[in-house]
Amino acid sequence: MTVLRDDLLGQPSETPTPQTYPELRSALLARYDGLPAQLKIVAQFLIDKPNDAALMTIAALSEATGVQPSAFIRFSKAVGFKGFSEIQTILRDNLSNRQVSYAERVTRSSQSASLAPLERFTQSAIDSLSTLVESTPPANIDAGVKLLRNARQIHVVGHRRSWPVASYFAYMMAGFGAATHLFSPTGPMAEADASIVRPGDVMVAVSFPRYSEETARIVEQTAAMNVPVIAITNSRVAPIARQAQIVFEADQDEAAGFRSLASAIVLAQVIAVSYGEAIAAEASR
Amino acid sequence: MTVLRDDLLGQPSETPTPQTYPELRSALLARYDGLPAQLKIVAQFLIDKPNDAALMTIAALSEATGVQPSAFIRFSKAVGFKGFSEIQTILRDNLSNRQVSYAERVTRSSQSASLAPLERFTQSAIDSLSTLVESTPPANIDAGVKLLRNARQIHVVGHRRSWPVASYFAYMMAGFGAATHLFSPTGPMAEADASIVRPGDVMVAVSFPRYSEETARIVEQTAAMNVPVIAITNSRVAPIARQAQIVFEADQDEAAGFRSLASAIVLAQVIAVSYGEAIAAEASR
DNA sequence: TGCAAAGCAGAATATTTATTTCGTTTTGAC
DNA sequence: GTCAAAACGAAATAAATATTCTGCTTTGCA
Repeated sequence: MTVLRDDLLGQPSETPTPQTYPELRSALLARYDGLPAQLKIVAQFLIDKPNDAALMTIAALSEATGVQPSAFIRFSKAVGFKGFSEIQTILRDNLSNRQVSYAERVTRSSQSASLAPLERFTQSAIDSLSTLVESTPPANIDAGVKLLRNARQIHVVGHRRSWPVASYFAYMMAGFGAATHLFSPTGPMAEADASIVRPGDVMVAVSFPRYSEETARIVEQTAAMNVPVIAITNSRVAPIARQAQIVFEADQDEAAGFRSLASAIVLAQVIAVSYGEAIAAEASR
Repeated sequence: MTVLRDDLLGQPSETPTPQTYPELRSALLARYDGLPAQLKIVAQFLIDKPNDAALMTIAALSEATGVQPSAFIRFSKAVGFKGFSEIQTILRDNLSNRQVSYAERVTRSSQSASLAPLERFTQSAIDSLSTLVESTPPANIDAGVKLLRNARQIHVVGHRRSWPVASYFAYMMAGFGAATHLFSPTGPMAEADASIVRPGDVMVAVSFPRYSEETARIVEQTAAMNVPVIAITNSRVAPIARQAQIVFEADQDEAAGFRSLASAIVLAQVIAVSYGEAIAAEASR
């Protein structure tokens, strides 16, 4: 009986199997010289084009590299994995630049209810802040600032969970000398208030699930007057986003049923400070 | 024989089937309102998290959204595709030439002279959140929760920049059924209000530089009545920290003269949710 | 040059994943 | 309320993709 050669390649006592892309990359670089010819080609492709490899099937990779599919499996086992799919999981996690894949997080977060709230919410907030940077085009901020600078008056509305964001934004804008009006947080007065909006004004609306109907109504009324609306919300298809000229997304990674306002607060700050810097630059000219 | 209903949804005469992600996105936004409930959920996920959807299988998407796999196929045909795979191809093409990652963006723009406010404040917020985890002992949270649970009534005060934090905390506590009273944000009424504080109550005070004198005065008055004070502030030696039983530090990494409220907001959330979990655990016992 | 060990290609198989089918439930018009 | 059309969920099926298996080829050493 011959020894099962291939199985020997992944000695369990070796370096621990990489779990993240940086680990994988250095593991490949370290072992590259000792690999046989075909596997060198595989390693090189994974090092050079990890993002392409993340999205391709083994068949496609085989065609792109001229290496047979089975070689990819041999390669994976040689580096300590059970199969090529495990490598691809790492590549994909890296591509979506998250610590772990989305699917894993969904299942994991349901298990780790025991993790302390402090860690849970902090991590969740950090994740959503990272997303904020990626999903906010600078042009959007510029366009928002331009609208705000040309406004006769700036109205700000936000209820319930969105109230802290709205009031913070209004506070900062007022601090920069902008003519700012903040809608009262609650009560039947809100609707009547909308009558003070005039053409030439700008409306800044903050709304997160569960979306306040009052906010939606005020936005609808102002949009009907051709008053431009800047929306700070969690989704392009949120109620207020439809009527908005400019939509800022602050998606809120949900942790244990509670979403963090951190990204929304930071977003409000960024918009306000950008406004402040713009008028300061103008003043010094 | 009944008509094959589903097949009718993708009329060939309609708008041409999208080929690129921007086209797909606007097509989805345009058709969103007319879609049935489950398909709306699918559309929203594709609009909000296209990069996640690009890497997930239909089964994973199904779990993440709570929508059955077959609905994804129905959706794809309704929008004019042959199957979901075609949509995913578009998403993947888009992902492979997407903008640079967050980390690259920060490092790159920190080299250039003018670091955009978005990157500045986000990085600053992330830093202070990391600090928050390290500097907040779990025992502190437990002690705070215990005080809150024994309170006859919970008063919350915070002015100016601290107002969003105070109002958010009060909002969440009220949501958990706590008897909560939030001091009005401004005006000469504030001082008079302090008279409604009674022994057996708890005061939660939020104060950051420049420290509001009104907040300090209210805290002083309530502390004199032997009403315990929980302080959310930036330093152990902040004015309100001296009289507080429990001090939570949310140190605010300063970026260009503007401090982020992110860590304070998350801290408020953590305290409130810990309270909520505590009373939920008690109720189920 | 001979021989064993390792590497390899291609086909067969197993597994995962997408799609279809069909009975049930919901929705909306009358 | 009643009925028909549409939407939905669950399971069955089809398609794709990954992995294993086999025999052949190359490599390296004596």
